[in-house]
Parts: sequence; structure tokens; C-alpha cells
Amino acid sequence: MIEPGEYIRDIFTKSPGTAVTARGWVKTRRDSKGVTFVQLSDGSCFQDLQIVIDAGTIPENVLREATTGACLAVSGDLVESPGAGQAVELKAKEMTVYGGADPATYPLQKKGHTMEFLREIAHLRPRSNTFGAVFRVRNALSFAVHQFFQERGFLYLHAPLITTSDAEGAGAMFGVSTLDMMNLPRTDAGAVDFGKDFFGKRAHLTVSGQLEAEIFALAFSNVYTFGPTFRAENSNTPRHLAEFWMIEPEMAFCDLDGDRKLAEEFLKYIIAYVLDNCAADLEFFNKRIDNTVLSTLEHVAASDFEHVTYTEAVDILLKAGRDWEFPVFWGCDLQSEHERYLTEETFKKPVVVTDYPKEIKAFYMRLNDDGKTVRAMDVLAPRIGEIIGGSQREERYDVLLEKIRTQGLPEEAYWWYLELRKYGSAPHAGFGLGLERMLMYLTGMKNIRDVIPFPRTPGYAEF
RNA sequence: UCCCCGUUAGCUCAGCGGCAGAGCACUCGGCUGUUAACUGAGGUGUCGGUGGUUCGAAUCCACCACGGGGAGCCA
Repeated sequence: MIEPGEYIRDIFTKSPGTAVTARGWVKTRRDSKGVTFVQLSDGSCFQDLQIVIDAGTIPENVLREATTGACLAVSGDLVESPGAGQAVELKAKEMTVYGGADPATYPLQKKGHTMEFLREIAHLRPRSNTFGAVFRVRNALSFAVHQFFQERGFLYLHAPLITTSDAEGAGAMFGVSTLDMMNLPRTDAGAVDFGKDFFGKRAHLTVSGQLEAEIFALAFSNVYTFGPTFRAENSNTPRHLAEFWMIEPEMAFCDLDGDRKLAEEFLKYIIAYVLDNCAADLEFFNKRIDNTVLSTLEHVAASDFEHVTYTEAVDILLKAGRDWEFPVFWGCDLQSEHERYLTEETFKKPVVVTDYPKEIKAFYMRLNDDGKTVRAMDVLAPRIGEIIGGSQREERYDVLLEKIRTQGLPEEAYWWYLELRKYGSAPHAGFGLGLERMLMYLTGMKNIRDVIPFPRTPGYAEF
């Protein structure tokens, strides 16, 4: 095992003259007559360690195996590098090859590959520059999420992944069953008898931890969930996954203004964290993936988000003098083209839109005094559209019950959700952030399948 | 799910009715403290699949599969 202080990122901080051992995988190799250069990476940082092997130092049969893709341990002295690309390099004295890699068949080349090709070799793509950077940023982002909420005293809640609650309604759900599909038990009426299933009733993978988070917010005040979420929607876009990670804070004693301010503070915090801790990776994204990433992130971290109500947003869109593919009117749902116009053209930064018509938002969102709008918010970001969706929740028992009834929802399924309003109810609010959407924003990566280790999409669940 | 576009060497692509091509990778060699090194030579194919049109199909048509972009649904 590589111990703390021994990663390649640590080796770069040591003084020339220090004896070190580096372990990792060969990115590339260049041969000269008297000297061989090997670029070695252990994934700990963007920069590879340059290994310099003077002819004759390492036995021929060992050195021959140290080709692109091979796994090595190299011991020697850290020295100042006369070359331009790095301050220090490792002058090899000893080398062990753990595993070779036949150059004729190893698929990762020195030159660039398409993201589509790399996706087909998901077992090797983490060794590439791009995916090394993606997954280091993903790691840093996840840490920043916990640090942000923990610093503020939020309780980390593990919402269940399997649910028998029929109440979430955030999208199509994957069924969870151990029934023999070739021989399904039937009720007298001929329907599948889920009473004979593992849980004694129909079970699904969760589409959101929000309702469970509300339960905990009404006991621990400030809580958050951070875990995988599943949607069985047949969505084939660069922004959707069937399995993705979501962060859902829920705060008691909080209204929509508090919710919106927390969302802004949260986004700025995690952006600043990644800017501070993944500088080399972000520079790479800025250079090779999207040359607007750094300036956008720095801008967003430093500036105040715009805030408009839905009604104001509709006014802006009506005055835009555009031929919208989807007509704009008060009561319409904002389409991609509208969201993009607001965030990319009108304001050129993240925009929070609040107070949507109740008809186009979920039943649990708190009704405003006008009786027409609800305390909902969407945070829209340039390039990727909606990144956060949230709301103040309806905490009034009678109003919530009425909403459930008028929307024709199964009242019995919500018995515990209603009881939260019956016993010690409190104003509360929360929001949801898709981790992968945020990563796309941070890295400039164009396809959500390339910011999660092993993407699951309709028709695809390899690796 | 809908609308467009694509699928040819390991990779990226050209060829668009008449001999299957290039660059890179790879192998062997030259040169060189190199940085996606440079350089000479060499091998590389079920032209996504199945049917059809045609004297002849990588090329035209149909269907299917897969990939990309856009839309819807959403995070």
C-alpha cells in the first residue's frame, strides 16, 4: 500500500536528493540512445512523475516490459530536472514490473481519444488524463459537500435506497422484486400478487430522499442526504442517467429565501473548494475540454446570483422579441430554450427563479398567499440549465391534505407525511443538487456519462 | 419516446455505383535530455447487421442494432 506522504503528489514536494519509491502506471515512454523517459502516474495528481533511466541502470529484460500501460515500482533519487516540463524527476536505480501491457493491444494511446471510445473501455479510462482529472474533481466535490454541511451542523442522513412508499412521484421507478418472473404468483383477480414478494408489497428503488429528509429535519433541524438515486425514465440525453447521485439538504425553520441563500452559498463554496484544491485538473479542463470553465467558475464564485420570480422571468421572455419554439405565457412551464436565454443571455450567470404557478409544480410545495403560485425555486446555470430544484414545503396540514385530494393522489400513502404536519409541524425547506450535473459544470465535460465511473442509461449497464 | 446526423484498419477519418485509402498507433531501424519527441521502412479490413436494387454496392433503397446532437421528462 502507498502510505501517506508517498504518493506521487507528495514526491513532487520533496527536495532533490531524497531517495524515493514511486509506484504507478506508465502513461507514455520515450526512448533515446542513452536514456529512457517514462511518465508514471499513481492517480494522486494531474502531473506525471518523469522517470529517467540511464542506459545500463535497469536490466534489459525488465526495462523492455515497462511500456505504456504497465504497472511499475521505481526506486531512486529525486533530482532537479534539466528539462522544461517538470521541476523534479526520478533518477531510477531499481525497477520492478508488477504487470506488463502489450503495446500492440493496449488501447490507450498517447494521442487523444474520443470520449465515446473511452466510454467503451471504462476499465482503462481512469488511467487517462481526462478521466484522472474528472474523478479527482468528483472526489474533491464530494468531500466539499460534506464539509460544507458538517461545518454548518447539518446531520448526514442515509435515506433508504429501496422504498415501498408510493409517494415520491419524482419520476418512473425501477421495481425491486425477487419473484420468479417466469412463474408469477397471481391474485384472484389475476394481477401479480406482490404480497408474496420479498417485502410483502411492491418495492422500488428510490427516486429521491426528500420525504425521508423532511422526517429527519423535523427532528434534527438541519439535515442532508447524499447518495445514489434511480430514475427509470427513457431519457436519452447527455444530461440524464438512470443512476445518479443527489445531494438533498432539508432545513426546519427555513423559508424559500433561506433556502435560496443556502443554495447560493453552497454552490459558491463547492466551486471555491474545487478551484483551491484541483487547480491542475481545472487548468487541464480549461485547456483541453472547455476554455471557458475557469473564467466561469471564478466569476460565479465571486458574483451574486440573480433572483427573479417566475412572473418576472415570463415578462423578460415576452419582451425578448424572439420566436420561441414553445410559446411563452404566464402559466407555461419554462423550456430549455427559455432557461438558457435567461441564464446565458439575459444575466450571463446563475439565475434563481422562484414562485412558479402551482399547476406546474409538485403537491408538497408551499402555497403562496396569492393562491396561484408556490414557493418553488430552480437554480439555472449557463450551459447546463437547471442545476438545483428546491422549495419551501407545505407545513399546514389542511392545505397539504387539500392539495393531495385535488391532485387525486392516494391519501393513504401519505399518512406519515401528513402526520408530520399534525405533530409538531414547522416551516421547512430544502433543495436537490445532482452531483453529476455539478461535475459537468465544474469540468466542462459535455456528456454526463463521462463524469460518473460507470454510467447506467437506457439499454446500457456495462462494467 | 420523437427529429436530425453518423457507423470503413487498434484509434481518428477520407472515399459516395467500377482494384480498400490516409494520418496516428503498432513492429523493425536511424537520430536525439525527451515532453502528444523527430525520422526511414513494413503489416493491417466480415466497409455495423440483414435483406433488396444493379452486369457490378463501402457507395443507392428498406429494416434492425449501436453511437452522437437536439427535443420531451428531469437532477
